[in-house]
Amino acid sequence: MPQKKKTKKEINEAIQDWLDSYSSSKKATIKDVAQIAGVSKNTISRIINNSPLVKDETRLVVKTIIEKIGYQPDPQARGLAFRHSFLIGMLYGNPNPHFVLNLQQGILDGLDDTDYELVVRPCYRSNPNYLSDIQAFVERMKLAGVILTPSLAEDEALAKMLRKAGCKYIRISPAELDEEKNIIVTNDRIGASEAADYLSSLGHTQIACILGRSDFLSSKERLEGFRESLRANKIHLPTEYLVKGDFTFESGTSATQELLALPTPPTAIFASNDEMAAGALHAIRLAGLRVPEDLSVVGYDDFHIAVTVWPRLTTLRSPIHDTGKLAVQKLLSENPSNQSAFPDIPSPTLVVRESTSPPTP
Amino acid sequence: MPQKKKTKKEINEAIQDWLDSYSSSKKATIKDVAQIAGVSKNTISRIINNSPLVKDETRLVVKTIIEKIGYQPDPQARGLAFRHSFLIGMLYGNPNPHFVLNLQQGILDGLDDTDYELVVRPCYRSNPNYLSDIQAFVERMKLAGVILTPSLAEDEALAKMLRKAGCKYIRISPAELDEEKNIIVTNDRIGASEAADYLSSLGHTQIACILGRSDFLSSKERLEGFRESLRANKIHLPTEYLVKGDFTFESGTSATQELLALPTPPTAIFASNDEMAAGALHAIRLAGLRVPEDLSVVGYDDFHIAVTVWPRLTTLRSPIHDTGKLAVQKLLSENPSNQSAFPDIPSPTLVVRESTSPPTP
DNA sequence: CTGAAAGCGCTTACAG
DNA sequence: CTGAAAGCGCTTACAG
Repeated sequence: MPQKKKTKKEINEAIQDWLDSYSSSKKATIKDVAQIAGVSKNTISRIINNSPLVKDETRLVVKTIIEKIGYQPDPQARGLAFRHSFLIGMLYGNPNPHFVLNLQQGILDGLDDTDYELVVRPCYRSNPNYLSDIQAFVERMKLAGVILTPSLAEDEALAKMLRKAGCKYIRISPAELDEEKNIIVTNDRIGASEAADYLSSLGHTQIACILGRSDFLSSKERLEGFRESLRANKIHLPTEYLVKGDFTFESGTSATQELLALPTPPTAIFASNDEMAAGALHAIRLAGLRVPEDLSVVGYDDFHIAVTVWPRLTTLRSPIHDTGKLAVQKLLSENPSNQSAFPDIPSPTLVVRESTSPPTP
Repeated sequence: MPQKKKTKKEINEAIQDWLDSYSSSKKATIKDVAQIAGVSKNTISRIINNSPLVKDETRLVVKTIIEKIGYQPDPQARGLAFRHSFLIGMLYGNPNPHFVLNLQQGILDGLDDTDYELVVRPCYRSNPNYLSDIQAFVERMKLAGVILTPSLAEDEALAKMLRKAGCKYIRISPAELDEEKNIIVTNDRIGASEAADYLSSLGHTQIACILGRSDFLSSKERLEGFRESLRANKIHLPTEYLVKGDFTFESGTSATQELLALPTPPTAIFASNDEMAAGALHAIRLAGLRVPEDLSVVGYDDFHIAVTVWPRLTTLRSPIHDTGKLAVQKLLSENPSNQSAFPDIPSPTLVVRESTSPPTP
């Protein structure tokens, strides 16, 4: 189309013309930008996609035009041409709203200033069509990638299906169950061992642990970290001090009641999450005992509940938000295996509040 | 293309051929379906879009083919042709994860078996580019519609912008601030008046109210409902019994401390949400008083916190999940003004637990 | 009730 | 460094 290069003045006039005639009614397309700039659509496309094969001057002129007429490339059209969408998916099954929303926020923050948007989808492993539903979803939407939260992230069959479907994914998991480029490890084991280290540093030697749901790897990892710490601190762990829970408040209550009924009850309890720690507090109060005077309690997660119970919980805070953000960066990176570009997520940090103290002699 | 109608046998062979050659590698397109069926793409398109202009027999044959080869229409291609995407947006600013996730779940359930998916986006009114950011988002994504949660839903400027941009929207709000077709009203006023009715039915006559954030309409509506009930029950409401809060635990605590310092403290407190009610419990415990013996407390929302505090909260439960689901149905309906098709959302229900009792004489 | 052609707004070889 | 043409997978008038 362009017989000769347009002058700056001609371009400004073209912009003005466009603004006068269209603006309010119709959105600008790549064609509009091309015509105003006096170049082909190819060139505009190259600029949108940061191709180096464009003269700097041309790039500058075009960018100004784009800015002025408020052109936004159509993600659907780009997606159609690219054979994938500009959507990434968050697949979640985790029942805790704080976890899900924190992660979601981190993902959204990671998506800021990218061309991608987030579509969310709860998934239930118990659903008989679980795998094929997700596959249909991923293929229909031509997702650029998906982020898997615990405990979906721990499902090897899911990961395998995604690989076969050619869909990139990031698993967020407490254990290293995939290649570096496909996973972000959350260090639950380290967090739990810190919890136990802290209790032992306070002088406790009778420390019990309330386990989480057995179908969550985090339960296993937290227990492992707890065990490692006790071993390192030469603290004996009677099997009665390990009691089952399922991450709910109620299970924390009943588990604690079991512990209190023991011939030698513990002087400290590490609950695998805050929810159960709150339940523990409840059981202890019902038993007429005081926290932390009679019994110290440590939770895990530092979710909101940790500060709304009394006493407020000593607990471990995971960088969930940052995990989500990192997951996006890794997912959208061309070189996700590059270790140095993606540092490990920091370990959980201990937050000390009023639910712990040295044991009363 | 089709010289003469294909026989059933020919079609079955065509299906088999397709499955043999493609299946694993490439996804089926409308062209594949058309070729196998021996009809034009137009016909397939009509069937996808439920056009009545297709012979029943043709429709049946094509549907079987679609089923067998697992064809899924490409939402991006459809979107491009339709000039809108098959995405709806949830715009949220509400800081409570339980509310957001409940609503999100309701919306997702409403989206089941439709052609649409959900993309989520947190919005902060405090952001100076708040409006233009949303506008850019909505236009770029060519959203089929958006759902607005409190307190975004209360922003008239937002609604106006969306109307101008030609983007359908549903506001979820405690007050009727838009045309029937654009809003779902949550009846907070009724809920609050039930709370007060209940306290008065227990015999309380000294009832205080902790207000919520003044930039949320729900605060105003809940207060209004509270007032109406007291008036109806001929209970005097001293101005000191109305104290400010901001929906947080801490504000519930300090508001309650104000109330307890009064020459004549109330015998019952209605907090505008559970969070503040939990804070009230905390303040009361710190003051050495007991709930409900010395003071009854009622919350609002029935979020998880209501059952993790002690005593558990008497509170009001809103049908948030159903609200989200209804919002989708209204948004996607061709005739959203049809009152009868979209019944009002039921009023909140009172959930009685251990935080309330008759006043001790 | 059905089909051929053009178009939605992009990108991708290919050619220069 | 730049452009003309074809194509991504659909739908929409239009014609029959």
